[in-house]
Amino acid sequence: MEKTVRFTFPKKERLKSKKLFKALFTEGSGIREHALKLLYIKTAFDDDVQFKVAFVAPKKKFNSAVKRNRIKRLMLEAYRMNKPLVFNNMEGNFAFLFLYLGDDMPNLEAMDKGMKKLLTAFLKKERNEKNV
RNA sequence: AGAGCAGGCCACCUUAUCGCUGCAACAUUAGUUGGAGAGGAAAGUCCGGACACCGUAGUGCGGCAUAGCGGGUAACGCCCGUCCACCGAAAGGUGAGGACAAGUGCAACAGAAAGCAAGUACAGUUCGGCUGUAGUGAAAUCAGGUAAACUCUAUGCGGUGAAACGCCAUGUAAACCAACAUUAAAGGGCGGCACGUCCAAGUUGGAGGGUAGGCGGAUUGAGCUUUUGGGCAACCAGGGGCCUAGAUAAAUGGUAGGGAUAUACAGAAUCCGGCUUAUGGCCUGCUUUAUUU
Repeated sequence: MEKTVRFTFPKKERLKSKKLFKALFTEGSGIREHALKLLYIKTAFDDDVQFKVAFVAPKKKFNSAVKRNRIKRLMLEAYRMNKPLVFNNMEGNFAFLFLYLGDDMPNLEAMDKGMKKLLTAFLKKERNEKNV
């Protein structure tokens, strides 16, 4: 029976390990969709979680902490609303890192659109690699 | 009403719903319910402390900071009161406001000359640039001004900084620690220098440092609020009441409706007291100008 995915984001699903962050930046695969970029890597977790996610807004572009917080929260919200897209269609464990590379402050609508495109692109890419 | 001065307050609210981080209760695996959840500057990291560790940090020199007087405070470079100086018509504001009767240095314009070299005019004269006057100037061989000039005086200051520090699990070596043994020099460490002081190899025992992880440190505190008394005030003393974020790649957000519309600067990271800077709005008091009565 397929377990129902709710629009939640508990602490467990947050990426915390410094090692994984390092690995993501050095050897993670990347997909860019306009202002959003996804870095991901296949891995395994000790606790029973399928994905671990982190959100990053670069300090170089947004030096105000309030703005960085805002961007991260918007990304989280967009990811949370689109979770079923990956949870219901994907096998395996992944670590995700979402980067915001735009120059302007985004709004939720744009973020949601970008997130949908990005996740769809990710699914496509992974399936192709599996089939090859 | 205009212009200005001083001080205080607030920081969109609310309902529903989807989420996030602690806490409490119930379940004691999953979870459910309840309640709490950024600031006046959380910022800059500029001062002062608490706390922690560092070879107990001693002495001298050096260095840095402060500077009327009195008070407040855990402490301060902060605050309050007051004198003086300056600015302003006033309300009010500003303040590197100790000392030039120790030494050294500096000084625009004017002037012969503002300290080592020169000497104007007139008069006196013991013929010595010796005396007086004039003239320039704030000041003239007699001192004065200047210490956001060196300097002197008084007072204070050990260093590092929560990535500190303590503990747990993992755990490899000659590097860590303790005890014993033991010593001469070189060398090295300890805040800049000097004095001073500490350190090596061996044996035995314990297990350190580094790396990644977890827990503590960590939120009850020089706390908030109310009241009485003291004080011009800063503030102090007593009584009552309250518990008010605690994350760790780092919680406090999204959507919809309503309040007519719009929502400044900005995000806790060990904790306090200040200062400075950024910034939307409201209120109070005072000064002054003009008009009306």
